[in-house]
Amino acid sequence: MRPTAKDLAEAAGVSLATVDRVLNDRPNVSKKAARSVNEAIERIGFIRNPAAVSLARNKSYRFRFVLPRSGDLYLRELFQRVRELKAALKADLTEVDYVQIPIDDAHGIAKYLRGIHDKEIDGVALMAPESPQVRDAVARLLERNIKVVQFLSGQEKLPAADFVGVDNFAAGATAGKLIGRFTCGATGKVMVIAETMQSMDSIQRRHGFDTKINEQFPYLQCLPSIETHADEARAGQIIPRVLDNNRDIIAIYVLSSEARVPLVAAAARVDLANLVVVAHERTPFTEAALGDNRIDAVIAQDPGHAVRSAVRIMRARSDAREPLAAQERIRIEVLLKENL
Amino acid sequence: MRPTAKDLAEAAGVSLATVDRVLNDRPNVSKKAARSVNEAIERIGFIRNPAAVSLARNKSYRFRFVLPRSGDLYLRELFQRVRELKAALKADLTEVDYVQIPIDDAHGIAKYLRGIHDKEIDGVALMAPESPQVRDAVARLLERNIKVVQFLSGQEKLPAADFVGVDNFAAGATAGKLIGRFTCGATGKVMVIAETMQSMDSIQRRHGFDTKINEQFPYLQCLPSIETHADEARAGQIIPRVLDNNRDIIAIYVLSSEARVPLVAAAARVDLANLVVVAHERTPFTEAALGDNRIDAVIAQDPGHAVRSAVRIMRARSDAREPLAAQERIRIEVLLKENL
DNA sequence: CTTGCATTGAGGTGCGCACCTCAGTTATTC
DNA sequence: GAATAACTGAGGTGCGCACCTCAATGCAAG
Repeated sequence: MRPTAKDLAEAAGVSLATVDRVLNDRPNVSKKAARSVNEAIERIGFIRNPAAVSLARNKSYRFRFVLPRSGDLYLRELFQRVRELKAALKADLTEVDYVQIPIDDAHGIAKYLRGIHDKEIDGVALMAPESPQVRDAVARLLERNIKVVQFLSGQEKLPAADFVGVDNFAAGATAGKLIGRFTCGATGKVMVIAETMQSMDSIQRRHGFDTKINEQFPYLQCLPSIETHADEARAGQIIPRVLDNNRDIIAIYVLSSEARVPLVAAAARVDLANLVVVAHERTPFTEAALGDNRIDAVIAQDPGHAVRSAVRIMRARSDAREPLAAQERIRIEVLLKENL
Repeated sequence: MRPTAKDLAEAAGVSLATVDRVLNDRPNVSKKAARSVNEAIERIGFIRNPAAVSLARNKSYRFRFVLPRSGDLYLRELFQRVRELKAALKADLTEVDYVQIPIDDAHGIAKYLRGIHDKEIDGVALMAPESPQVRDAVARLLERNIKVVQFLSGQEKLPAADFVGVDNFAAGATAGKLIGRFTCGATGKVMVIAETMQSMDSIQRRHGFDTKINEQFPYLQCLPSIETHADEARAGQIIPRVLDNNRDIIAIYVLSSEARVPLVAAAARVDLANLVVVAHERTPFTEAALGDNRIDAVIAQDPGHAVRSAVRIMRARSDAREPLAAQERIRIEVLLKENL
């Protein structure tokens, strides 16, 4: 039979009360008592029954995803995954919800974060660009013992905040490798399209991409990043113009998570099936475009996995446990038509 | 406050005892009572507290992975992942272990399965080739209420047994696509190497591979599968011979999970860096070979994810819960040097 | 030696549910 | 209408732990 706290008390030669004090870091324990309890834990292999802990604490968890407000298809996937997880976690005393915040407004984000009380929320998964204000607001959250996970964004690691997401330099390099191999040694230009190059993610992807191309496919000429600023009209204007001015474009790399807008704009001028096209994130659009060969490969990070991982990490931190690192690494997926 | 069973009894206008009978499928409940309880569950949104259930039942789970005995590097990864999970699940009243069985001996496997008692084991994750004997033994396990998961193998779905693993037809097609694209339109032969073509997995991968090549890259000539039978000496003999007799081989597809033996044998005769090489499964060897360009791409299924998924499914089935399908789908990963 | 404080033990309560017993009630059957 | 079977409720116990109170000890400083 698995040893209980009572067995532990006996083995350590102390009372249940002292065992309880040691296990839960309560005050008024002599070093000697603490040592003998910890030694006994090792000796008899005591492990707290998490079900009993959960029941006795009768504590519930409330986690919030703070996400950008956007029409982005990938974000819609994320919202959907959060809603699914919310339903699935209802049983586990874990409340999950999300809010949408205008992403450009660092001040607004910081203000929102400041307004979060630890009476209300135990953890926040934050998807927002870095800025001094946000960084400061995060530090305040941590002070209030609200766990923070940097979610899919923000590579400049804050100390004491976990990160869930991929290495965007590697993701960009992967895209570069695929474009290099798929263009089969042809010379020509590569069009690179982003929503914005302000964010750390975009910068890192571009950097990884350029590094790979320069190193292994130097005969490919990568054009400066075109920024759509999530503006469909702007994209519809600028992208065909660039295509007109560069008739030797043989590949397109869309490095932001919204692939639909730029690729629809490009399709107005060229047949995407004749170009090598690599985009990011699995969405209804990229899936369909892989299906009919408009896109050759998609670099993706599974939103469902990301959301679950963030919650697992916040739970672990709330329980003062260490999350299981191997499980929480988000893979850089390469999606082809064949392995959807 | 979250409603408890007591609240539920009140809402349904019955006693706690009747609520208990309904919740746990005990006999002696009138249809009327059952209906009013179920209706009240919906109405007040009652959800059992899983921690309390677990504590009251005070039940532990014992799951066993039945794996082939082999020196295969991928299997070693699997063993390692099982051991890791074993340690991680100790806290959760869940015992996990594994045994190794000679894979060719269907009779021995069946005999082993027959010897498993439900007093001893709650669930089995079985990685074994199909055979009537095994199929029968699995049916007996299920009769004894031992949950069975077909693990990474055995695509002919048994009814009532879950499957954890990838679609091997799609995995083969993905390999075909990568070889087709990476060879860049060159004509030539493709060498296909397997440990054995007896297993359903190999057959399906080969089928998916051929289908893709024929459909999209018909100028590539795929040679018949070379079978190594896990025999290093045999591989060292036969593979160089085939390479000598087919000087126009431009690509190699290793479709079994052991890539080291065949590729080391091939490297004795050709420089793998000059060929397009696609293999399966991430192992120390394939990782290293991706790193120095001996392998161009690896098709993989994450062993850690697979092991965790199998255990989650067995737990869910033991609790008569439905597993969360979206979480349990194993992805066909495409690994390049860049996204390791 | 006394005061004060840190430490310890004994004991109780409750978390939400599963599982059990037993007496009592309501349908069914002949 | 009586015997039988099917149902129902009241109540208790225990799962392993967190959290609380209170009395009793130890130990140090003054």
